[in-house]
Amino acid sequence: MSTLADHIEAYIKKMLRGSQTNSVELSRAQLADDFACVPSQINYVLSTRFTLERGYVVESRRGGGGYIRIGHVQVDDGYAHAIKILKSIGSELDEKQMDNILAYLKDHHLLTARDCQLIRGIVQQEVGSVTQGKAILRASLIRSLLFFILKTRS
Amino acid sequence: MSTLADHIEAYIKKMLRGSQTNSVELSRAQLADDFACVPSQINYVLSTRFTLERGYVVESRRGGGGYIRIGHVQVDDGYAHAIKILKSIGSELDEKQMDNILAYLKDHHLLTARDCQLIRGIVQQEVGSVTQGKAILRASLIRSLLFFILKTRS
DNA sequence: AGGATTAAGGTCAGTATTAGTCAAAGAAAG
DNA sequence: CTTTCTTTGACTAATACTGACCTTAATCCT
Repeated sequence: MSTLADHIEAYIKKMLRGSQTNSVELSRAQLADDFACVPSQINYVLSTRFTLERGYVVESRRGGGGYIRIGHVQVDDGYAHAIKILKSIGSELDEKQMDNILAYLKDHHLLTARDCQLIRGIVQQEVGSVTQGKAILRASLIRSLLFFILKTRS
Repeated sequence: MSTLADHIEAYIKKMLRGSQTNSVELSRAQLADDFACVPSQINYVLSTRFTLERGYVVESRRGGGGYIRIGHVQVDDGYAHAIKILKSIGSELDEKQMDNILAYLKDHHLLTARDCQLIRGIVQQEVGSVTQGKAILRASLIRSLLFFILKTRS
């Protein structure tokens, strides 16, 4: 965690954890000022880290009294939802999609940081040893690994 | 006698030994500079010496604030033998071979009966959904699943 | 009421900063 | 002498950050 974007991400996640309602409202200009950066940096952080795919919902309004509201999607049964996500993986999966899934599961405490590390490493290694059908193999591996983990830990 | 790659390998391993967390983070450009070589030399060292097979997990990020993080996962002796078996899996694996491996690991109490059942089911499912390269996919899946299990339970 | 002003946030393209890939050249080993 | 391992560098890809310009909403002022 060393870039400005990482710090802003951590800050927002901390606020979210401290919130009863699983959502926080903030001022873009204020936050940018706190971190001594341009306001568009906040948009960068939001669009790269707080995406729907990772389980976040961002709303905003412009003009006087404008705001940015970030919500963390909480499902009743995180485990069941995770299985659903896995089932929705098609026959192919690119690296970005994989990372989003892992980030989602980590943020919802269904995987540890170490799990993610290992999974990424394993998949990277296996996918790297093949010249064709990388995305297909990745889909298969992620589906299998995550399914196994979720099944054995539930 | 010892090549540059060997020195870089030794240097990283020394850093790892000195780390509480069994992982180190470094800058590719910085390390290359320290050893007066091109940055891609670092990639060479990583890909030839810090492989998953040897118990290392390498993560990296490009761009501003980029890094390379190397983690070491130790395994105790009981598992080390299982890892050896995994290494012996070639690029292809038929059903019979798979069953033999699973049976062996179950007999030696490295996997539970449920693990085996689950793994078998998952592999069958994935392999069944593909028309070509079944044996290749099976090898990849078994290697990955077993590797993950062994690494996380040791 | 309605235009002018003020106060937000959004977009996008450009620049900077890393790391990855690949193939060819060179060195070492068998 | 052949094969395998090492080293290099040109090209590629990903990520972070900035600033100029745009859009939307509330409020003020006649």
